[in-house]
Amino acid sequence: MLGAYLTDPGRRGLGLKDQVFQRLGIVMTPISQLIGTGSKMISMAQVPIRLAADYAGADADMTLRLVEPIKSELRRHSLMNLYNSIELPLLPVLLKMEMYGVALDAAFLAELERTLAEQIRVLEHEIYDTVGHHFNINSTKQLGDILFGELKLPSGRKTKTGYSVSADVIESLRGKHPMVDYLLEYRQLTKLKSTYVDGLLALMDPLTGRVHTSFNQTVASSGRLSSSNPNLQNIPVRTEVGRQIRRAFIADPSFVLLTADYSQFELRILAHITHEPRLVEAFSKGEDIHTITAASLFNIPVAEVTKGQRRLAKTVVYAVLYGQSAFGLAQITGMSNSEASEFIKRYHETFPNIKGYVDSTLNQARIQGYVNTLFGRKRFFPEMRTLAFNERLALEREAINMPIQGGNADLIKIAMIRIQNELEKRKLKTRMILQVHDELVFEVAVEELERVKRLIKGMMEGVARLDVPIKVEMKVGRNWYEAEPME
DNA sequence: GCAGTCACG
DNA sequence: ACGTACGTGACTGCG
Repeated sequence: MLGAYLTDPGRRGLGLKDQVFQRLGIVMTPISQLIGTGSKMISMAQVPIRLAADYAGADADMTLRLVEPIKSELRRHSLMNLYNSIELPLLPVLLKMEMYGVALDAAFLAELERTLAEQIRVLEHEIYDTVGHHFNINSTKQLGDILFGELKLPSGRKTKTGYSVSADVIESLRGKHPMVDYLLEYRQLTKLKSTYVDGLLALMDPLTGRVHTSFNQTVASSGRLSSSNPNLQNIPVRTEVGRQIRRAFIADPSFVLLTADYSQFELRILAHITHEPRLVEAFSKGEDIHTITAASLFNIPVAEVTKGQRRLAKTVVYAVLYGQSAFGLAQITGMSNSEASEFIKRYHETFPNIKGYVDSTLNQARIQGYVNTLFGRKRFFPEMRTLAFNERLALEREAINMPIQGGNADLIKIAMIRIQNELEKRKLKTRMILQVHDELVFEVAVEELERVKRLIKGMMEGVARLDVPIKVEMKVGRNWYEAEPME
């Protein structure tokens, strides 16, 4: 955990642990190799006690040897404060969240499993019928050959290995062949069944009926958490059928689920960092930021903004925030390239300070070799000048995004530490069980509900004093579907 | 073990 | 001239 903030985990070069190991000449043998099981996964309980003891001893020894070298690296990069005031205190908070876990409605999932299996079976047959023979629908190769070879449908993008058969390509074939609709539905339902229904049931503790995710603290380069086994940060929400999965996440008897969402957090952080007057003004007055943006982009009064225009404005805002090109914006919105670049231009005219932020962040990355968040979290960048054009652009987008996404991560982590402290200090039964980047989920004892809502809202909104107010929206329900906030 | 696909913020 | 939005994790097929 100690060293993850110095490198770029998962992306470039060795992690700090491996750098230190290399310097100290240490090579650790994986336990599977010690006992000769090869790549076959076995439980630790099956490892002979003598070997397990040696391995555990070596593990502890190596960890201890890493402490000083890594701390000195943290000091060298002025990261001890981040470590001491955020990451280290967060560790026990995450541990408790993992141990509490989330209760699942196993009967609901089992019933959903049966329904989906039947629907999938029907769709499979429809697909085989329209094509005229069986094939493996899950094989991108077979599917591509059938769609674009056999059926002669117009192919779109190519991938390294052949035709692209991703949803947006298939979507463009709607109406051209009867299998298209079946295929898209088949894709959606098999995804739900395998990843969410079967996946969650397989990871549920049969005795307690709960699942216990791992919150990974040292994976994301931006400082975000990630969640695995199962990933509880990507439970479906965008489509109604997917959203049903959330009904499976329930509260214990005499408890309810409470979700608390930071509203437009990244944009508020952007407003704070850039001091952009129009953004700051809109947030301070409590106005709907996407409606304001839409009015300006379309040059119409706020009262005349339609839902579609608002949605488009939201897309443009995030496009600019993440450095998307006019081409990319055109692709996902369906507008023309020139319309897209006109929108981006108007956005910069409306919020002129944003451009300054982009330029100064890029300069920072170039000159000092890293960019940072408000709380000093850093992301390092290699020498950009030597890179190929498109590689450099990719790094530039990462640099622009990091202070915002990372600032978001800093702030919610601080709120989590304070909330957990407060829950314990007040001996409340309520427990924090999930974090989904700008949302916290709590399992709240019914009798504590009003008190806990006040407490959590206050602590989340008061996590820092920014140039703009911080707003949290809450919702309560018996399950995560009922408690899922709007937007 | 990689590639493609798709679920989320 | 180039490829085209940031950050993740899980599942399936295939060499």
